[in-house]
Amino acid sequence: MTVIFSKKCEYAMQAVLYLASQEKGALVSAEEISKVLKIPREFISKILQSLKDSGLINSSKGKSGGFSLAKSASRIKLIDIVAAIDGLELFDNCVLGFPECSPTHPCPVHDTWGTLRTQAYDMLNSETIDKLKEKTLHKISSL
Amino acid sequence: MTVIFSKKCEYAMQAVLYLASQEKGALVSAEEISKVLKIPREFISKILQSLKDSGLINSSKGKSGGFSLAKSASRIKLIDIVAAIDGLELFDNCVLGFPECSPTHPCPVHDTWGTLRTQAYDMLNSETIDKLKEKTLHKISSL
DNA sequence: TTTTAATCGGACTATAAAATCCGATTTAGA
DNA sequence: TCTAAATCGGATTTTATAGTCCGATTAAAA
Repeated sequence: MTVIFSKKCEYAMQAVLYLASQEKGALVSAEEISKVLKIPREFISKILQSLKDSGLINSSKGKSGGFSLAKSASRIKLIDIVAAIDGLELFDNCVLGFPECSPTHPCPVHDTWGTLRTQAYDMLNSETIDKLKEKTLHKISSL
Repeated sequence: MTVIFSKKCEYAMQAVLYLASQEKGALVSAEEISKVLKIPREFISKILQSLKDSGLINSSKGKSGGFSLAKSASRIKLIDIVAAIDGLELFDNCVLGFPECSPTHPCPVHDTWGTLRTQAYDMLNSETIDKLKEKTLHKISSL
């Protein structure tokens, strides 16, 4: 099997996109996110907690509590979520798994893969989640 | 953490590239591959066995036995190794982990990510390992 | 013919990721 | 003030990946 982002990270991106697609400032419970996105309740709960720890979202405790974005959706990028959950080693590590893959000791596909990796990074780094709101709502309605 | 290819697959690609960089038809032992590429002996041994099962390499048993490519290096592509070890789901699955991500039910980054994915696939599918021989030898000499 | 060095196969262990359990705490509202 | 519904925290379980152990078999060479 093969993975780009961990399940944790995938779910985190889904959840933050979902929060961004709600009324601004609305509080959404882990329970609701779990149901809508079909993510195990206790698992998404933990993920939301760690997103909160890294400052991307806020939480409020107690009855009618829940989660909301910590800042404007136009200031949150997908790469922020990846950085918070999986870290950015993906964009450093050699795709063939060679140690110390670098311009001075390049692996056989260093240059060609490097281009792709940069494009992927740029995509995640330019896409702010407010721009994805409509598409998110559309996708969610089909789940 | 984040992974593109499994360790098994990374090691498999390294090993096949190593075989391709040897004298044509030369038998290389698991022991040698383990030492040169710094891969745990028993682990690479298992990987070589499964590469053999999928027909990418040959083996010969007994003293002075070992492994060699099953066909010309100009007819082996990196994607063949990925397909044999990790499978190609990577190129189907949604990067955000949404179920049934497709043109009719696209995830919020379906199109933009799709382009990148296609490029990655094309790269692995066009790169035959004979073209990587020189670069492989160079990289290995630095390990 | 015996030794040696290799693949082969199957069971096993270790570690990390994914998912769950449950009790404590908080807070709005009945 | 009490209860219901939520976050929070920590321990636990499950599952997959990574890696190991070891004995059987094969075949070249001493």
